[in-house]
Amino acid sequence: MTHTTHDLAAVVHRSGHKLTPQRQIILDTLCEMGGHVTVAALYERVHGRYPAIDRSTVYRALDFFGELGLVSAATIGGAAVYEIAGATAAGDDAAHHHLVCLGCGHIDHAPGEAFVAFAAHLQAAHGFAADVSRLTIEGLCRECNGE
Amino acid sequence: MTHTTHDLAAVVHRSGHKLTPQRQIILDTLCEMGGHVTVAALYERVHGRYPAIDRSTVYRALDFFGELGLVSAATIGGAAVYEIAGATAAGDDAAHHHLVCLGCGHIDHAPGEAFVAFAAHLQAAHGFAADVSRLTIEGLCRECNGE
DNA sequence: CTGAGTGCAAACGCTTTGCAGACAG
DNA sequence: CTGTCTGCAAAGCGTTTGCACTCAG
Repeated sequence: MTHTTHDLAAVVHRSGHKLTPQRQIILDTLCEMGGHVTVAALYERVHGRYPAIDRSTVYRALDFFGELGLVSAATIGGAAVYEIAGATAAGDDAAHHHLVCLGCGHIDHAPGEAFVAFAAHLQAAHGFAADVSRLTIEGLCRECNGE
Repeated sequence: MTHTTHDLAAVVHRSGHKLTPQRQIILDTLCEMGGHVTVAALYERVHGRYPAIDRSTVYRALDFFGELGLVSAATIGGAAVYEIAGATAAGDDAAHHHLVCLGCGHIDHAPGEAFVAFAAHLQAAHGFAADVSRLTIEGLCRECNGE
């Protein structure tokens, strides 16, 4: 599990903020939906179960968790997408490359390797220190490319 | 020069559309501002000289030129950015990689090379056919990284 | 002439904000 | 208790759209 209700309270409190049921619900839902969720989708789900929770609360919560480093945001194709930070299998928040399929729309993560070499090349050729950790690449996934 | 008034008329007419002064002005302005212009910036400039030209006209013109392949759009950091297609020195519309500096905000182009190898790697490792031609990479440029 | 293109103004979707009340600590 | 957080409603932002009029062809 990415978070237990336990650590969560600790982390939130340590930051001098409060842990409200809304925040728990929002984080839990995001967690259970699996990475790469639209605000719209997340809100729909949250609001479906707890109609009292407002859209603005979702935005504020995502923002809040973002600052705590529990949730990371990405802009893909003009749409804001959120995911639990460290959803990349390994616990380290190192690699975070998004492979966005233009065909089916699915988003995958890719491990570092090639990216590092790639970044090194850019560094050498352009003196450009690429922030490879938040790279989004569009293309076609194996399935969509195959047929 | 990327376009002469002459070809422009030809290209536009060939597509079965009309070449209006507004469109010329908008394209010229975009051209003269150099790549990577915000709609806001472009409109401001255009409207500064020709107050009668409306925002919606700018949007429509950009869209129109986009379909003609004369202008290309990119979404960088949530902001829509436009540029004259083929602004990459060479006339071919091949390489179109954006190196966005998180420090100074400037956007550079980078030639293909490394990207191709990189794409091949992704293909092999993930079966993911990366559309490397529209890749945007964030990082720090030589200047911002240096100091 | 005629339809593509324009300006205007209004609608749009997504996100943010101001405020009074609610509740975690 | 106190200050953070919530819900509500309204505003904001960049973009799109419907309309009657205009003008390039």
